[in-house]
Amino acid sequence: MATTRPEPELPTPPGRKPRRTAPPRQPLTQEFIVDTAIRVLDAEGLEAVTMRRVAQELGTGPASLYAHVSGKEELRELMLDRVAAEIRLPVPDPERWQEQLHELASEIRRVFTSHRDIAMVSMGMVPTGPHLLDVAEAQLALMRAGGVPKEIAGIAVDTLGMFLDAGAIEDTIHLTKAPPGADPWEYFQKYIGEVRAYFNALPPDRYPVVSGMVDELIAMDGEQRFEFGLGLLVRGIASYVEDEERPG
Amino acid sequence: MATTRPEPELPTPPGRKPRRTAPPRQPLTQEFIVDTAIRVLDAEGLEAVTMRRVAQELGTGPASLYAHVSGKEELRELMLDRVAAEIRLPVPDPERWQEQLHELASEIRRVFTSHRDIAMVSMGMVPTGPHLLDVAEAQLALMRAGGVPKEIAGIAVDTLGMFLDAGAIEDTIHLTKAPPGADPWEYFQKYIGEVRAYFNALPPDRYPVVSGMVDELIAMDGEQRFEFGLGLLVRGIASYVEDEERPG
DNA sequence: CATCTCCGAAGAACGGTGTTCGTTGCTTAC
DNA sequence: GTAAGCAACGAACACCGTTCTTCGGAGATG
Repeated sequence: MATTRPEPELPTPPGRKPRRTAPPRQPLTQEFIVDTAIRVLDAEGLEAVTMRRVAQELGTGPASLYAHVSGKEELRELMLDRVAAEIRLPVPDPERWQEQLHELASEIRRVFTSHRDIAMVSMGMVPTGPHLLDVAEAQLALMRAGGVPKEIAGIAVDTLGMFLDAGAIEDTIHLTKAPPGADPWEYFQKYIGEVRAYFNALPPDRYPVVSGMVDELIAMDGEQRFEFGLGLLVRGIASYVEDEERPG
Repeated sequence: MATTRPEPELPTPPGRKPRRTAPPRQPLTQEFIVDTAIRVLDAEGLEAVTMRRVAQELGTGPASLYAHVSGKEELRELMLDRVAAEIRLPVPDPERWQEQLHELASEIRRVFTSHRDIAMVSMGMVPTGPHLLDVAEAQLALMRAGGVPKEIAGIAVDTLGMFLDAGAIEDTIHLTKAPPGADPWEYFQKYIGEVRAYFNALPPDRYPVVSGMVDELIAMDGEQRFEFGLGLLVRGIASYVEDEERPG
C-alpha cells in the first residue's frame, strides 16, 4: 500500500491542519489517572479535582478520561480506595482487641486527614473497593475476636465509619476554605478568634448556658475531640461482649 | 432633565422590547428567598438549590438574589437555621436529662431528615444562626442540669452534632441519588439488593469475616443504627457525671 | 409640585463545571 | 493488504456562581 509507505518528512500542505505533529504520549491508564487525581487532591483539595484539571495535568482533554473511568463519581471512589491502601492493618490479638480497635481507628483518621478532605467521598458510601473492604474486614475481625456479637459488630462498624468520616471532614473543612495564597493554619486561627468574639457577644439572657462556657466550647482541639468520641464508642461496643471472661 | 419627564402612556415603538409591561412583583425579601429555596430543597434535594433555580422559581434572574443574600453559602446557612426553627426543644427536667437528651437528638434527626440532605450544610459548620444556637443551648442545658462537667459537655455537644449530621446525611444520600422520575424508596431497595449480591459474591478467602456476616451488615435499618449509636453516646456522656446522687 | 438621588431589579457576560458526540488515526487481527 | 476496533481528542451542550452595568421607580429634598 502506498499509503503506508514510509514517506520522507514532507512539509504540511497549505491549508491543512497539522493534525498531530508528535504525540509520543505515554498511554493513558486508569492507575495513572488516579495517581494524578490524588496529586491534585493533596495539593489543592478535593474541590480542585475536576475532570478538566486532572486532564490538564495529564496534558490532554477531559474527554480522554472517560475511556478509563465512567465519570467523576467512579474516579473519586477509586481515589478513596487507593488512599485506603495506605492504612496499616493489625494482626488481631484477642487479648488487646479494644486497644487494637482504637489504634486502627486512629490510623484510619491519620491516613484520611493526610489526604485533605478525601473523607467526603467516603461519607454515605458503601465500601466496595478491595482496600476499603480490607479495612472493614480488619475492624470486624477485631470485634469478633473480642467476642462482640455479629449483630452488634455489623452496626458498630457502620457507626465507627460515620464517626471517622465526620471527624476527618470537620478537621479538614476549615483548612480547605483558606484562600489559596494564605497559610491555612493561620487562617484557621483567625477564624477561631472571630468565633470566640461572636460567642462572647451573644446576649446572655437568651443563651445563658452557652454564654457561660464559651472557653469550653472553643477549646476544641480536633485530636482531643476525636479521642473523646472514639473512647465513648469503643467502650460502648465493648459493653456488648457476651462472655466477659477476662484472664484475671 | 427631559429624560425624567413623566410621559403619558405611549404605545411601545416598533422594534422595541416592552421592557417590562406590568411588574407588580411582590418585592424580593431574604425571608421569601429562603422560603423558596427550602421549597426547592424539599422537592428536589440540596443539589437542586442553585442560585439560578431559586431565582427562576421566583420569576427573576440570579443576579437579583445578591441584593438580599451574600451568596450561595449564606443562603444555605439561612436555610439550615430556618429548618432548625422547627425543632421542638424540651424544658430541662434534671431527673430525666438522659431521656430528654435522647429525645432531643431524635427530634433533631426527625426534622433534618424531613428536609432531604439539609444536614450536609451543617457538617463542619459552627452554629451561629439564632435557632441553631437555641438547639445547642438546649443540649447544653440538659447536660449541665444532669451534672455533666463543662469541659465534657463542650466536647459532647460537638460529638453529638457530628453524629447527628452524619446519620442524617447517610440516610438521605441514597434517596437523593435516585433519578428524578423514579420512586426513591424503590430505587433504594434495588440498590440494597445489588449490595447484598456484591457482598455475597466476594471471595471468602480474602474477606472471611465479611463473607460470614453479610446479613448482619445489610440489615442496617437507618433508625436502628441511629438508636444504637445514640445510646452509646448518651450513656458514655452520662458516665462522666461527677456526683452520681440518684434518688434511690 | 418638580427634581434629584439612591437602591433594588435585572440582562448580559465571564470563567468555570460534568458529560456527550463525532471524528481521527493508530494498532492489531485477519 | 485490508478491515475492524478503539483510545485520544476537539468541540459543543447545558449547566453552575458571581460580577458588572444599566435601568427604572420610589422616597427625599428643594
